[in-house]
Amino acid sequence: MWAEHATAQLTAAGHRRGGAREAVIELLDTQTCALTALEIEDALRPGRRVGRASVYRVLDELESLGLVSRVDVGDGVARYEPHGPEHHHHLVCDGCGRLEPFQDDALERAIHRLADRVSFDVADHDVTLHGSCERCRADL
Amino acid sequence: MWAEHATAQLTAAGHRRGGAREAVIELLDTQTCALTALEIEDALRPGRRVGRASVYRVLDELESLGLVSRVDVGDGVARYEPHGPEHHHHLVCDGCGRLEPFQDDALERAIHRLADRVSFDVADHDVTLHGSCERCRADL
DNA sequence: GTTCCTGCAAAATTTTTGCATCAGT
DNA sequence: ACTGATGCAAAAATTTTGCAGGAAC
Repeated sequence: MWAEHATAQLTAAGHRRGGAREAVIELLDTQTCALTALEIEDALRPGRRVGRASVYRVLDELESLGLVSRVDVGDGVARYEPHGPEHHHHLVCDGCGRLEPFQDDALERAIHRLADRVSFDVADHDVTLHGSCERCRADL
Repeated sequence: MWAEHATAQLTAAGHRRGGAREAVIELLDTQTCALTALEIEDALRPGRRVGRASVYRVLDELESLGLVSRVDVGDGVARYEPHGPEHHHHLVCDGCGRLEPFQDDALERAIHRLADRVSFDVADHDVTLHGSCERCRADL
């Protein structure tokens, strides 16, 4: 569903269809949370051989059209996920790096109210909660 | 004030005092918003010569003690700022990269309520609003 | 005096760019 | 055919690691 939308938007923006692009879009469409560029490259390796540079180029295009969100949870690697109406944020375990999505309407309302009050024209937002997941807390 | 606190915490954690560490702490203490490691290195160059590696090492130590926050606004470079009671988040201009801090109590309340409901033990959080600053909006 | 800290240089990692070739329109 | 898209390799940028000398305790 998102994949079709993304492909349509790319066509509308004057891009041709290409194998690498379709492969990346298709992969992202099956994911529920954010992937790094290297994870995408690895996941795509078994099937079609997709160059690393193409992964980055496709992600850039998608991001500049607002079709994917770049999420940076603080470990120095960029992650990407489909940007659609079902909007989520991230819990990050600082111990093991585990990433878990969450949603919260009250948080969204607070952010939208805030966005109207600032000088910037706010287009998007990210919220990251850092902490320890259940497993890491038990290990301590 | 934060500098003293940070130095005390480091001592309490068994670290010795050292020139590079003091220089980084002193610099961070004068800043109101986040700096990248390279900005810190450059800012320190005129006075004491501080090795790049030391900057990263000091920032790591400070971060693991919770004395600085690592902020990743989505441009691929890590930024660091003192972590104190006066807590702020960031507006990022996707056009020019400008970074501006903001505070919002309603947002903090929403996050704290949320933090109690999730499975992770939440220790910290980041909020980043992306958009266009006034200048970039005018340029379009 | 011992151990940690520091600076330099080299390595590792992630991301970007150049270029020849291939594919979509 | 024309032009954008792709893969490979090389470059760039950022961060980490190794090590010898120096500083703190």
